[in-house]
Amino acid sequence: MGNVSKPDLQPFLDRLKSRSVLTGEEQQAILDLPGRREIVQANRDFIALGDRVDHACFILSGLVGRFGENSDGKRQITAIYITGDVPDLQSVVQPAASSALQALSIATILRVPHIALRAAAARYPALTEAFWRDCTVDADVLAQWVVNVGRRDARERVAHLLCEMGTRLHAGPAAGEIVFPFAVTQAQLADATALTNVHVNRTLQSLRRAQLADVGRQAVRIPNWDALAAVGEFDPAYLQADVRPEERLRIVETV
Amino acid sequence: MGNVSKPDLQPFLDRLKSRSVLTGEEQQAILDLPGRREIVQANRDFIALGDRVDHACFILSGLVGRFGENSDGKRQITAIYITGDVPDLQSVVQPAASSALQALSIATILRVPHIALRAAAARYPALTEAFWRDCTVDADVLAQWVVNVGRRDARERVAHLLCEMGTRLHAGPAAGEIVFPFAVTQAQLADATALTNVHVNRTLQSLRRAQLADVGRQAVRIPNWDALAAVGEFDPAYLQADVRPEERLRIVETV
DNA sequence: CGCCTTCTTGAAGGATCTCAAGAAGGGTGG
DNA sequence: CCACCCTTCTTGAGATCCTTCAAGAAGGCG
Repeated sequence: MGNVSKPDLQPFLDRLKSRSVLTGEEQQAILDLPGRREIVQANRDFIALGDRVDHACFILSGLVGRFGENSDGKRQITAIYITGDVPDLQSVVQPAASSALQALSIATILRVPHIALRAAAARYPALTEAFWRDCTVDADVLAQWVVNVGRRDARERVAHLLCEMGTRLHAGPAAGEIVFPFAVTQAQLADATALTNVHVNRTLQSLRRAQLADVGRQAVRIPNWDALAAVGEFDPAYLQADVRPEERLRIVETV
Repeated sequence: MGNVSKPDLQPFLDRLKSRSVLTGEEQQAILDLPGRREIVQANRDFIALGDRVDHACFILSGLVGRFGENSDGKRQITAIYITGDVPDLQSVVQPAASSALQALSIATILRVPHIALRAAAARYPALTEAFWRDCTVDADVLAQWVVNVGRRDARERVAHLLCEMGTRLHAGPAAGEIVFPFAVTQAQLADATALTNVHVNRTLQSLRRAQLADVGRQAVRIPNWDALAAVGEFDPAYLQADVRPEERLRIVETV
């Protein structure tokens, strides 16, 4: 424990600050969180379904998927997490893992003990609030995924997912030509969109031919953002990615 | 404001207490929350997408759906809420409504000002914690819905939904023959399972013929719970409906 | 260079949708 | 209490999107 260099937690702090107002002291409390760093190979679970955990996993690099599964063994990715995300922040108040977490590509995580998170949250109520707020964004994304998987066809689904990841990785709304790193296999895209890998392959070809998106092995190129967003019916509002400074919230001490 | 009789908030308090430990004072703070009661007719929105709200809606009776929509106008229900639920509790920390809320059957709601909720949460950190914890259960349910809609066929999907609602309305795991009130139309079931009303109809007939579930206009009868749960691959763990007393959490002052 | 993963392509099958129309049910006013 | 209307349920037939199965090509890594 404790073998952390401070910059590790900066992306997470930035994420918090994009939606919540935090004092210098509170920010420092985040940066001072202890943790154990760990490298996870692609396709390896680092949290199993039902685990009773005593720490939360901060993603320092790489991509992580939250997995559900039906009894046929068909896997479903219910969320994709990137650098700065904490896929199981909710475990602070609910330690029984409700889904498995798996690295989609090689990833670095930081396991931060609940006890440290709780101490920080107890000392600074604004942190509790900020943690809770971040969890609600996660829930909003999940609700969007239900719509995506439930009410859109293959082309729209893939387009929507690409737009979501593009926006999140790009940190803010986009326009024109966009290129962003996104190292997932077509099989993983299939798990995320509830399609088969075969159909994802055909869908990606169709998007490529239509000059809408070129999904490579390591990165995605989107020649015309607006066109792809139109196909995917993508409206970035639910991501709360770019809350204007004057709209960032702080409830504690404003009552 | 304030025209509330206390018993209104008891179901919500019971829900909180099933997962969190609260002192007498904290419980009283919940029961003392002010609010404006309102009756909502079936199929009426009472929160619109994007609304900036200054209150949260407590469900006193009836069924409420959280709706998403694609641009074809195809609606998708992303969550169903029952008595004692607060579909937009997260609005306390994130006031921009991320989904529309609509009554599925005639419902009574209580609009409780954020300012009162924030005051209670600021005074009693254990309440913040309990609110946050309740929101995480919502997120777990959403993740299950992604799996349901994405990786199960029509029969399994409907079976899973019926089991979920049966468990929640019945307050705890079930066995043997179960009957519970559940006043939804087949079109609403279709919106929740991402099927068409026509196919829901055929699926319900098939479940009825197989003696698995009899879905009526006002209630559902499940002759053999275990059989239906097997079809729907239903595992109630994610609902956190029956956390054993010794596992209920209280973080504040335990650090 | 060789192996293993990932991508690609084809053909056939199936679950679900769409469209259309009629039957049943529940509520309301005369 | 009946007649009427509107919603909901039911049924049929054809269309379609996506899956399944299978096999070969391409790509990355030791």
